[in-house]
Formats: sequence, structure tokens, C-alpha cells
Amino acid sequence: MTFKSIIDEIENNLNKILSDLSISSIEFSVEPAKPGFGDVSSNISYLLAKQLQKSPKEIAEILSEKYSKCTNTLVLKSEAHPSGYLNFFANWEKLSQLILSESYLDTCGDVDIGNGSTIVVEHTSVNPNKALHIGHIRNIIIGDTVSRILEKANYTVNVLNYIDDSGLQVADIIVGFKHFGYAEEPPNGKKFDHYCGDDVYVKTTEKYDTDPSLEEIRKNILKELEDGDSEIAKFADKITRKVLAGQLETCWNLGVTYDCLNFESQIIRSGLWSEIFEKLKEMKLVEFENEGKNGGCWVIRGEGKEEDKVIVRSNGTATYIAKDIPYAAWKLGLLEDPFNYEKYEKEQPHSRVLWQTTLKESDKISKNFTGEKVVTVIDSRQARLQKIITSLMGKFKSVPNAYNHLGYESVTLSSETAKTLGLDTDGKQAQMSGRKGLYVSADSVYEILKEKTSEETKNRHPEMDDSEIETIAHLVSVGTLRYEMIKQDLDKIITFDLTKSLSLEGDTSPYIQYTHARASRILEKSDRTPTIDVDFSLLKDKSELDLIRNIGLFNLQVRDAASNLSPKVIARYCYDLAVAFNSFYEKSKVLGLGDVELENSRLCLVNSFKIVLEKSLDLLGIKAPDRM
RNA sequence: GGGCCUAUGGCGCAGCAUGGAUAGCGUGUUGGACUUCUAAUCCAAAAGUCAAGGGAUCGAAGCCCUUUGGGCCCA
Repeated sequence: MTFKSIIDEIENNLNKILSDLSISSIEFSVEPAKPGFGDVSSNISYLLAKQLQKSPKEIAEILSEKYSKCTNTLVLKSEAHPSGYLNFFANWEKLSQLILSESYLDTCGDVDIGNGSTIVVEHTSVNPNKALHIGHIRNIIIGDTVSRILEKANYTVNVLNYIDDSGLQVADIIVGFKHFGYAEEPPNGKKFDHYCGDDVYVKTTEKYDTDPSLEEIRKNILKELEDGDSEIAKFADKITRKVLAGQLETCWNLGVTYDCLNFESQIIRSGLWSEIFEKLKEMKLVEFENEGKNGGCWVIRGEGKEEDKVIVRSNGTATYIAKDIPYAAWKLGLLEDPFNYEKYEKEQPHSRVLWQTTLKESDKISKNFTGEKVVTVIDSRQARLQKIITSLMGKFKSVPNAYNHLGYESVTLSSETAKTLGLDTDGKQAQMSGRKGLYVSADSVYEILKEKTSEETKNRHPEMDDSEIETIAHLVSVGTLRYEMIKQDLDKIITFDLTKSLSLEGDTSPYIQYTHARASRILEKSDRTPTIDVDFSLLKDKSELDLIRNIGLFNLQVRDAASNLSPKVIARYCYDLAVAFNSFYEKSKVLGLGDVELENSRLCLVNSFKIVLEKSLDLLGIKAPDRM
């Protein structure tokens, strides 16, 4: 058990006291205390003030008095603070032993929220016509981090990447290839996804402004894409898969992996739409509009003052929400699975098998990538559409909150960075746009970071060989990128600045990784293996206890992060843990003390810190090197 | 016209879900600490009417209402 043990003990005792006083049970808080107010505090006195007609201070004194008579194993004493809070002081010798022993177990930090049930996390889902930019990376890292956290919270997670291979954006590059003669092979070894995005896509769409006839050409291509057997569709399939391969390479490099790729073109051809459309009609969730501006259309009624949403136009074509509805229902396992599955042609890192949907009958492998619940990571510009889908799915599936839209604000470019890309924004931040070529690619940010970090590492360790420097620079760059994408709240806009985001000091991943290197170094230099069989009473300095306390909070943080789908909780936790360690590192020496007992106790603590930091960083997809 | 998000030291953020103690952190500024397990570190100082106004409450950065600035979506 962990820090939660002492919280539970206090909660139980307080409830006992309440029932002894024949006070009906109330919802009071028992939380880790703020610094300077003991170890655990409760607001219970405030909540009883009215009922008992006494001041919180008096109540706290009464409760504290009663508490001293309770059976305690982890609490040393309670104290009534003049403010009215009831504060508790831990028996650290026992609590340290509990927390540090727990940290040595494989199950450390595990919590059970999912109860082993399946959950789908869909993220990435970028049109396969361009390279990933820094805005996409926010989506990908949020999705990947959330799936790691959910797994830790005992969900069986299926990670999906939806490949929109039949939309307008794909049509645009096909126009480029077929009508402007762009070569199929990129010049001078450029990565294919970059080539399609930077050259074919941007330069083709530029021409729409001057040549209106292109619209017609694109329309025809779009139509041909729907028929899987057409030459255009086959060509598009070849191109988009090459782009996808490039995108996946970027993701894998950042430590992001998937379970299955779902192709939109196959969803369209699978007939899922007509199945769900019949169901919608049956359940009267869509209605045919006879008159008005939506006359001849099938619509979903808007709630309250909201507009009706057209899903089938009067000419019979489905709007793009019509692709999302069957897919959402499929993810929840509400439809019979029309797909077969085959392994993706390239092997994914970390030996996680990557599958992809196929309509080919020859591969009769059936798999199940659906979930009891679904989390769809899409930026909050799509909130309206996602709200409709959430509400529809609520009517299809009895499990409450089965479909979840995890929204987040977008990444914009700072005016300085926009300027370097040739756009003067008059001091304002700029929205990224793949179409206008206004973006910073993920690969380029990674490369710049890597260059800077290897430079830094080389300066620090002239003795290191190139491959070691390369490894460290890679881990630090990935960590930096991932941490920057996750550390703030989902509904805050990230203004990306090419220069400022390269900071490696303060509240950053390198700071956290550096503390790991410090801990590793101590363990490496010690001639003993750390064990849990030590004298815990020797760990009594404030910085030691604070570090132990932080270690003990791990599973509480995982619970918080998982139940709120809030990855930043873990980012903050890693940072707090690192701060606590650095403070310990400054104040308490471990090696060469001449006191074997004390040294053993501190070694145990350092090792415990290292284990828990690694586990919590792992939830962020960040690995920490042993030296840096 | 309708809807969503946001506002906290110069700058970037945490805290808000579940109201309660002294509003935390990074960065920047000023000063200090490497003969001592790695200074990508640590310590200290200055810097805040928590956008504005009102309301309910014994008590509000947090809850309710109104207004304003910024961003986005739909029409």
C-alpha cells in the first residue's frame, strides 16, 4: 500500500468518531497536507460547523481529542489548527516502510478503474497527404499518453488510427500527380510524406485560385475514389499508403504505437453506412425534411436552439458526418464487423503487432478492436460534430458515457515563427495550415532538438562515443517534445515558438530526466545493491520524507489522471517527484558517509525514486537515460 | 444571430471538478553556491486588487448572474 493507507486509516477513524457522536455520515475530505500543515489534513470541522453550532476550531479540538483514543498504526498524532483544519502527523517509520516496499513491486502505481474492460482510444487520424506537423503531434501525444494511463488503470486498450484516405485532401494531391506531372519519386531523397505535403499539396492547391476548372477535375477524382476498382482509386491507394508509412515512421520514432489502422475508403465500401442509416430511421433519430431550406434532406434535429444537421443531402449524397456515425458505432461494437484483418507490412517497434482492416476475402483473420467504451481524441474545433455523435451513441448503447470525445485546443505558431515561414501576422499568433504550407513539421522539430541536445551532451561528456550521444540525444529530444505537448491543460492553446520551445531547463523533460541520471549515478557508484531490508527510522530529514511522500502518491495520481482522462496530471507528478529528489540530493549525501546503515537506507530511497520515476515517465512515453 | 473555450506576478502556466489555512511553479531580473554522489542542478530576493462588476455564503481565484478582452465552431 501507499500514501493512501494513511488516508484510509484516518477516514475510517473519523467515520467511527462521527458514528459514536451519532452524527450522520458526511462527505469530508482527507488529503495530503500543504507544506507546513502536517502530513494529512481534513476539512471535516468546517462541514460540521453549522450542524453542531460550534466554530470549526472548537470542533477540530473535540475531534482531535477523540482521535487520540482511536487505534492508530500510521498516525502519530492529530492537531487542531486554529483555522479549523484537522491535521495529522504520520508515523514515518512505518509509512516509509509501506511506501518504499510497495515501490519495489511490479504492480506499483496500478489502480483498478477499468476492471479489465475494453476501451478504444482513437488518435492521430491525419489525412494521408502530408507529413505530420507540430499540431498533429499534440493529438498523437495526448492519445498515446491517455492510452498508457488507461492501461495502467486496468483497461484493455485498443489503439486505433483512422486513415481518411478518400477525402478532399487526398483528391488534391492526386490532382497534382495526375495533372501537374509531379514525379512519383521525391527529388533528392526527401521523405515521401514531406514531399507530398510541401510540394504536391501546397503547390497544387495554390493553383485552385487561378484556375477554376480544377474544381471540376477534383470533383471527378473524388467520385472515382469511391469506386475501389478504378485506376484513380488504386493509384490513390498506393500514394496514401506511402504517405502513411512516412507518418507512422514519425510516430514510431516518438514511441507511439497502434493496434489497428482503419481505412475510411473501406468503411465507405463496407456498406456500414446503409446499415446504420436504416437503424437511424427505425429509431426515428433522423427525419426527412419536406420543406424549408433543408427540403429533401435527411436531418438530425438540433437540440434546443441548435441548427438541424443535414446528414443526407437532397441529391442523395451523404455529408461527411455520415462516415463518422457508422465508424463510431463500429468502435463501440454495435455493428457486425464487415472487416477482415491483416498485419501491416512493416513491423512496429516494441514488438506490438500492428493490424489493418481489409475487405479482401482471402485473409479470413477476424479480430476484435472494438471497446465497451471509446475515447476519440480530436481537437475541439470538432466539438459540435462530436457532440452529435456522442448523443447518438448514447441512444444506441446502454452503457453510460460509452462514447467520449477528448477535445483539446489547437497549436498555433508564434508571430516570430510564422515570420520565419514567410507570414507577417502583425504580432499575432497564426493558425497552422497544411494547405497554405504554414506549419512546422514534427520531424524538423525533432531534428533541431536532437542537434541541440547532442551538442549539449558532447560538451558535458567529451569521452562518450557517438552512439551513446546519439541515444541520449534521441531520448531527450523525444522527451522534450512529448512533455511540451502534455504538460498544460488540454483546453489551453499552445503557441509554438521554434526558439523558445527548445528550452531544456526548468519545467521540462530534460530536468526530469537529469534527476534520473543523478539517481542512476549514485546507484552505479555504490558497491552495494539496494535492498528494502533497511532501517527506515534513519530517513527523517524533511527532504527525505518529502521525497517518500511524493513516491507514495503515485497511484493516487494515476487514478486522478485515468478517471479524468487528464495526461497533464502525470506530467506534473513527474516534475514534482523530480523537484523532491533534487532537494534531497542537495541536502543529503548518500555515498561515502561512513555510516553503513544510513547509506543503506538512503540507497533504498534512491532506488525507489528511480523505479517510480521510470514508471511514471513511462506513462508519458518518456525514457530516461542513465547518464546525460 | 447561436454555441464552445479562455483571462491568475513582465512572459508562460498550476490550483477551479469537491469553496476553507500563507495563491504555487517555470522563465525573466538581482544576488549567492561547483577541491564534495553530474551546476540540464540548488538557495535567496524583488515582482499578484486571481479581467471588471454584482450575488448567494460565516468564508470565493474557485459557485451563480452581467459585462469586457482573446481564440475557435456553426449560420
